[in-house]
Amino acid sequence: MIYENILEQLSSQKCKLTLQRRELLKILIRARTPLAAREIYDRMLKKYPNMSFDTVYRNLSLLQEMQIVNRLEFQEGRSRYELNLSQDHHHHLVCLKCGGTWKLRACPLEGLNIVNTVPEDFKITTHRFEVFGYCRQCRD
Amino acid sequence: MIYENILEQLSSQKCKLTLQRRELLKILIRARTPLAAREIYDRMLKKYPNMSFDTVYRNLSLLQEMQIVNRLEFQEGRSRYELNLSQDHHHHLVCLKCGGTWKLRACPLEGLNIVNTVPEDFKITTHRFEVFGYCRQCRD
DNA sequence: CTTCTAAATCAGAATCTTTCTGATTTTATT
DNA sequence: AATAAAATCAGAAAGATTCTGATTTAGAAG
Repeated sequence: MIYENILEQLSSQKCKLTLQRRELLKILIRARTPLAAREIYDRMLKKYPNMSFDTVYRNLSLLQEMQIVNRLEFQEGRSRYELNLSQDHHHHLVCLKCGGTWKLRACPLEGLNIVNTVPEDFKITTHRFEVFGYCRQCRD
Repeated sequence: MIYENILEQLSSQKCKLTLQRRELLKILIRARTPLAAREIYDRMLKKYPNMSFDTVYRNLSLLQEMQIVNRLEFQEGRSRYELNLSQDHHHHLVCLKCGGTWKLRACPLEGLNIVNTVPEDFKITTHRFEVFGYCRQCRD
């Protein structure tokens, strides 16, 4: 369902439904946590052993522009990617030891307090919020 | 004053007050916006033309561990650094076109709303919050 | 002031992520 | 089945950051 909707959205924008693109989407849909480009590439290699790494990056950029994918940065020196499902706006709780992530539904922009401190002449487009620390397993 | 306090703090931790380290601190104190490692290096070269880039990174890591410096990521593919002055906790407003930044004094963790949504068994150590968009000059 | 040692620096290579280039292949339409 | 635009592949390139091994230096001790 999600998968078909996204394919539909891609088609309507004249994007070709290549095998690699389909596989990337399936991987993102299956993923339980945000994945690094490298992790996505490794999984795709199993099905398409001759794949170019570039294909992963090109498609992730495309999907990000189409707002189908979110690019996240958790101070790990590389980005991670997750599906951007409407009606599921969230932020992340990130464990600094194991790298585990959990969704945080509360959003700083929802209360008006913060938005009120932004100058009126600044046009907000996006925002990021992450909480770092140690999960139950990793804290001492 | 700020400068002397930091030198004092470094000394007390048995860190040597090398010329390069002093210069780096002066640059950060003078800076009006967070600087990329490359920008810091370029400024240091004027005074120490034989400097190694590595020295910049090594010292920034050290200062970050000592909580004298904040490392920021504004989705530009590289980090930026700023002094971490106590009593000046803030986040950033970042212009996606010109790269300009402004301080945002409101903090998502101040209201209890968000903290309440974090599981009790997660030990929070740090957090990040950035608002992206277009500044007065850059919006159409 | 001189000696000494750990810490810091330099120079350059290495690593890693991400982007680019040019040739080839594929999707989807005609 | 032919076609053109889009996408892919393979490998190089760019850029940030980290590492290595030899050399230098800050600060302490004599």
